[in-house]
Amino acid sequence: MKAKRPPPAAPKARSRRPSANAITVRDVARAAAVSVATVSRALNENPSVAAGLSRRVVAAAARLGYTPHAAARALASQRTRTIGAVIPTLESPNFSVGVEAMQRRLALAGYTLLLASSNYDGADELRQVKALAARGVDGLMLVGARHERDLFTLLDARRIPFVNTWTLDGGRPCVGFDNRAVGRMLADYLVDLGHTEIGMIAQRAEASDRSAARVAGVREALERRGLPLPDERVQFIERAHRIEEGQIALRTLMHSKRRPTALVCGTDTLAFGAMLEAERLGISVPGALSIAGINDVEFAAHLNPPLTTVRLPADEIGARAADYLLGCVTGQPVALVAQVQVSLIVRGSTAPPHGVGTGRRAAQVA
Amino acid sequence: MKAKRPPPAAPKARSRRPSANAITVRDVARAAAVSVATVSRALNENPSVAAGLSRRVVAAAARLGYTPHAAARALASQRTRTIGAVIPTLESPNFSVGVEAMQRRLALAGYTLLLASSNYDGADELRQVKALAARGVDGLMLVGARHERDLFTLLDARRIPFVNTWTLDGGRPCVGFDNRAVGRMLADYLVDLGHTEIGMIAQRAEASDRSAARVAGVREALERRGLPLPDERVQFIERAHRIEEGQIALRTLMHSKRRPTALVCGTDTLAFGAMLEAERLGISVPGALSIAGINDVEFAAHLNPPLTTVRLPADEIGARAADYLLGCVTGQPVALVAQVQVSLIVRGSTAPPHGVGTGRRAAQVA
DNA sequence: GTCTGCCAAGAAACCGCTTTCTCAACAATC
DNA sequence: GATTGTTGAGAAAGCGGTTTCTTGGCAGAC
Repeated sequence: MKAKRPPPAAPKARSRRPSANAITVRDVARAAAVSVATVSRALNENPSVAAGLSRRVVAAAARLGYTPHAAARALASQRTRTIGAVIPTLESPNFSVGVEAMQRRLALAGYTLLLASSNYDGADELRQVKALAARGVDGLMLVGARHERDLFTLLDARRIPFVNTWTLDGGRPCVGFDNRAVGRMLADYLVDLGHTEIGMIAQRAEASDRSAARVAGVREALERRGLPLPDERVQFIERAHRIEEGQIALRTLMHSKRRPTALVCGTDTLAFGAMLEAERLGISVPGALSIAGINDVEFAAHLNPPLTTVRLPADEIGARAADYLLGCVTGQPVALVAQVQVSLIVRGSTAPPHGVGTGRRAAQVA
Repeated sequence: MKAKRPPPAAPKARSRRPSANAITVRDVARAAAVSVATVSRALNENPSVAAGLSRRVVAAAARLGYTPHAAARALASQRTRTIGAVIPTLESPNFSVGVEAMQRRLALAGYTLLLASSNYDGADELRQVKALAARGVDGLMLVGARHERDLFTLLDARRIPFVNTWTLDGGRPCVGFDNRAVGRMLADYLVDLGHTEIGMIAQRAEASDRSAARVAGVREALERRGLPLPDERVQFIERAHRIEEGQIALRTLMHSKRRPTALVCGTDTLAFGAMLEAERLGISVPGALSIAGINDVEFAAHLNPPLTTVRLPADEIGARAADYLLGCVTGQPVALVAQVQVSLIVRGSTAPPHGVGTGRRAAQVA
């Protein structure tokens, strides 16, 4: 031991701060009688360390209960082993399930998830992304394809890989599905049943590009068949996907001059609200009004009548988003676009309009 | 361009790694014509910096678009400005809502949330906590009061403040409510209605100490009134709170010799399943069987009949857990125990047993 | 007028780990 | 046997901040 600070200095106790647990690479190095460089290499499985030595180091580390200091590691290696995610809200089962799956996958790979929510607000989203970028996340998951211009600038400048989810648009890395196609799928299905008067309850376009695409898809499919989707037939909700919003929207829709005979709802929750309100208004579903949702949440199959909907595999989206980002980070080749399968789940809440075809009752539960 | 590797040493290009964006304190210091120490102090609002100078530094930092490097900061200051949370699963709206509220609160304070889930497994939980501790979280939120012994050891050793949530037990910092009291509240309510044969559907005790406490609470209230809660009257589900689990449990319960006339379910989702199955079996609710849930999720009020339940303010729990931990971190005085209000929400799914009292119909929706 | 005290700002140590650079040891080649 | 090539391991230089220690400058006291 030599004097550390010649100027005036006495031997000095240790370090300036107590520093909770003090087992560092240096301790491990001493215990294994090697240099810190070797400890680092051994613990990171650098092949240039002889097998025997490596084992000795690992053993010493285990014996001391050594845990590498993440911040120090991040600083030295310029990698945080951390992935960020910014979602609109955890209150939608859609996203919470996706995040859950993502976190699981990340944990398996030794990565940690930093989570933030934007509340469907672009400026908020940008703010959260900035915060996560400052934290040095190695990758980032976003929802949707439309984001503030500055967001992309930032991510590009910092070379932070990211992936858009729940969408296939935007010409950027993404894992999801074609929201327009979901809209078309439902519209086509309803038109095929014989409906010509179709309405929608959806989230505003400003808040969700996915919702906008679904509306566009419905409109496209209808127009292709020579059917219009007049603006008054599309009810927009404010922000949250609540049952009550569905109720309000349905009321408005059914009070309009030209009532729809079929309704596409942006989420199952809204569809539930619509069904409740229809019942309250004495409108039979699917007799007088067919209602379809999107998401296939757990309760959808158990409503009365069971809800026709589109199944979106949120867990798969989360898991594959994790895979994509982990691939980027570890330099493995990854597909820029991952499409997940959506499927129309036909249940009892939809049927041909009045008198058309057989007046069939509630379909079987999936 | 200069030679890249001059063994002895030439002025050296810059740094060894490209390092994405390279604006550091040093750059700011140069721009403001002060030392890095001053920059650090100014940016951290250290009062020992003259106001004018401080303003100059802040301006320079803004002009350069400087963002402090979180890892470097963490390493130097031994604080990550990061809070961890380990919850059983994000798939329960209960927890996802709580986490959402927590994250919001943390973001406001400039903190970031590290999220992990344990899947109701103690060993998994410990693993996740270790990972978060290694990441240097400044504080940690846990769910429930029962955790692996090593978990507490670890947290104590590293001096990481933590808070148990959704509980009041354990003699440790917590924000939540008395789960036993919730059980008692429901049991008392049902007994007061005239029920004597009460059953339960709940999560296994190993998976959830909250559930165990609620069962204990029901048992306690019953025994106090001289009513037993025989083991066969308590149906345990496997892990997940799914509708289907509620259905299965109800079937078993109603096939037993002594059918209950009232049922307490661990969550509204289970209650929903129980109601569905009751309907399928031709058991009228609440006519032949009263059913109550816990949580008061959104759909509870809209079931048929509307579900009697106990409202648990998940968002408040999340927000107050954040407050507690932020308080710890910033050295503010904080209450070790924060109790949130739960309330019995009486709706139509419960009524006096057969013939007792008035056969009153569905109560008003809250 | 010189000495002492105080304060703001700077120099430099240090946080704990990764990684470059360097070198000693040993094997292979001539 | 001397020379060259490998290679495994160590010394040390950072990574980008924070914080201690130190000092220059200036006001008040003697």
